[in-house]
Amino acid sequence: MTVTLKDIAREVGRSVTTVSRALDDYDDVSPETRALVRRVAAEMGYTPSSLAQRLQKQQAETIGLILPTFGPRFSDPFFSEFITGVGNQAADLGYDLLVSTRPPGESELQAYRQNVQGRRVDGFIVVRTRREDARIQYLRESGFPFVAFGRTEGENDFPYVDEDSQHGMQLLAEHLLELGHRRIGLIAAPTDLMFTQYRVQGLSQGLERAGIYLDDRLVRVGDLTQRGGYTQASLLLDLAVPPTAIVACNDLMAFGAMSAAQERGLEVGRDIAITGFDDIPMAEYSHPPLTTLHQPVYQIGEKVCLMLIQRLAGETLEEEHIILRPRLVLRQSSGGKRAGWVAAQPRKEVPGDR
Amino acid sequence: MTVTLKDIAREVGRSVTTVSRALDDYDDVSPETRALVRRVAAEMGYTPSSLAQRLQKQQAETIGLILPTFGPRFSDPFFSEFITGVGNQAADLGYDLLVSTRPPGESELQAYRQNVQGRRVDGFIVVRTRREDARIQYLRESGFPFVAFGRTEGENDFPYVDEDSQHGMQLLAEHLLELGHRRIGLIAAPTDLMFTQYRVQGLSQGLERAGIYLDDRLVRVGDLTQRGGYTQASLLLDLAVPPTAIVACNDLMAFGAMSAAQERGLEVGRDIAITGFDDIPMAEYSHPPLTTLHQPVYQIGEKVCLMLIQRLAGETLEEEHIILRPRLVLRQSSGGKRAGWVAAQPRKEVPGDR
DNA sequence: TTGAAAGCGCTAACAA
DNA sequence: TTGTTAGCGCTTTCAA
Repeated sequence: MTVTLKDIAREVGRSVTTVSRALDDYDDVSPETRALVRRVAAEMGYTPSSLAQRLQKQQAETIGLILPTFGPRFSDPFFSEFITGVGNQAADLGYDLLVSTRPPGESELQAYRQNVQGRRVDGFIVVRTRREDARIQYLRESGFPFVAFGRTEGENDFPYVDEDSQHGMQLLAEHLLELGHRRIGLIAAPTDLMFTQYRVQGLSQGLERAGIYLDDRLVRVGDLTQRGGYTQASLLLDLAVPPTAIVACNDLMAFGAMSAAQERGLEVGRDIAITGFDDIPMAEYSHPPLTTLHQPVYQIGEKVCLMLIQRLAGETLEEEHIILRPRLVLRQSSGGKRAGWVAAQPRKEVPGDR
Repeated sequence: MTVTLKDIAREVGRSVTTVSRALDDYDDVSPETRALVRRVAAEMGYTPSSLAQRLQKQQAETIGLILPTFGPRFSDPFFSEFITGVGNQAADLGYDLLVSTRPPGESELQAYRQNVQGRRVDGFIVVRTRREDARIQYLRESGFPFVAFGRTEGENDFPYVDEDSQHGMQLLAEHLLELGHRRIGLIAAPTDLMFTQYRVQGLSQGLERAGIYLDDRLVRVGDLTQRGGYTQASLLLDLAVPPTAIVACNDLMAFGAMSAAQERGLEVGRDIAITGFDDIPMAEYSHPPLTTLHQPVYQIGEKVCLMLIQRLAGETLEEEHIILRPRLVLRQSSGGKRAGWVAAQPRKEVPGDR
């Protein structure tokens, strides 16, 4: 059925070894043999068995990506974009991409172990890092190569790319303060996520510079979905004295928050400011368009993948730790552009990417 | 470094074969040996090399999924959910999932060929089928196992799961007609996609029952992104006599269309009806919430994957062809629920799934 | 310039 | 009950 080196060898009357070397362009093969072998190989439609090659090389030529999910309706646009970046880079460099999704916890860790021990992948990309990250701990202990998108609370003596959430949130704080907001609500993300720390800190530091302190009663934790944002925002809005601005830790929750506000008859961007984080493509087209912090997800995916493959190849990285500054994208949901409300163009190009 | 059968064999003073069989629970191994082997294996932290097992079995135990994308900002929530369904099912059945993203065209086809010929995957899941689908043609010709999500224009003599878009659109047509709409715009999807045919046909048939004919000038083609929806809707809305309803072929384009309408000062659901297709989680939380057709994407992913693996195992499928009826989900964007507008709960549970 | 032999880690047919 | 042998498809010494 499938053509192997042996088949070609038989056909051209040479040994398997010679055929192998001819195809690999070794210089100790006579030009005639080489030509003959190549022609016959092409005719027979030969393609090497990657399985065999990999067994021999002791390399899976595959990188693993296990996405942490909650529930089956996992549909974070953030990650489709990330996967695309990782996958394209991997493909360019001749690597395969193995993708799984697991809820955080034991089954997730088990998936890591299986892939490591079964040598299915050569390295991992770890996303959505946690303060104490069992995945990272495991990978470090086992000395298995990985690159993270995000940091942890421990020693970050591994290669990573992260965004400077703290800085981003400070920009946002300034923006909201400038607009006159003093009573600011926050929909945080699960507290075990590392970026939650940075984002909450960033916001509170930004506010404190102006002598404003984050009010505990105005801080809620959402699960990063629209529904979560909706639920938590509803609680904030139903307070006796609700906040005049709600900062959500990601765009999806911000959308949920907008929905909750609108349901209560509020005009987002006028009666209340709502902001997100990530700048997923949707953010430009929500109603009103969402003020948020932009991250070049696709590029981060590419970069993280490149770093990993460089590590695998034994190259030293120019930069082990990369921290990107998110860019504040002002749109109508924060009211910062009230003047141009209706006329403003939500479809404006986002520069910097690509 | 890594423990192999040989290491265990040396340790317990038995042959590699015996160790292998002991671990695989063959019944021709003495209880003592079995116990010993298992204990030592556990102690040494043995995990079989999947590479070696696969080479021996001549099976990659991996299924391939190549997502067609346009441009780097590929972030269709539809597909994250689909991947999750496929991936979880695959994992449950002991298969790996190989994911790539390619723009439709030659490089895409090449990716298929590489994976087939290099025997990297045992089968493929093909999504977003086209009227004339080179991928499917190739896979059929090479006799390579695959299951499609969608049909094609040719002979559909392969296993597939598809939704009955035609039926869905007819439901939608009835709904819009009932609301009094007569001048209905359509933002279709790229015409080479198979589902576009069904959706356009379904809509026009549904309308024709009431003697209404789709006006060519009100039909535009979008690229399935928000931006595309925005652009095409803008053109429709700027006509001398714009439509009173716009039907988009997927949710993302519907969001873009809403954005265009709102920018023109229209209140979606009152001044104009806008509808989508897919019912991605966002649809519930857009402003206004989107009337759309629900597809159980996660379940479809699971099902398609299960069918493929059953095929690979040589089992016969109970059903080779599965066609699901999408469910019309009425929300405010079509104006069908005007009465309850502000009070309506966008967070209502979507039954049927899970 | 070519080929024989060994080995990557595993499974399976067969013999003992 | 156990071990020997062979082989999956490939690469890489090493000898001819």
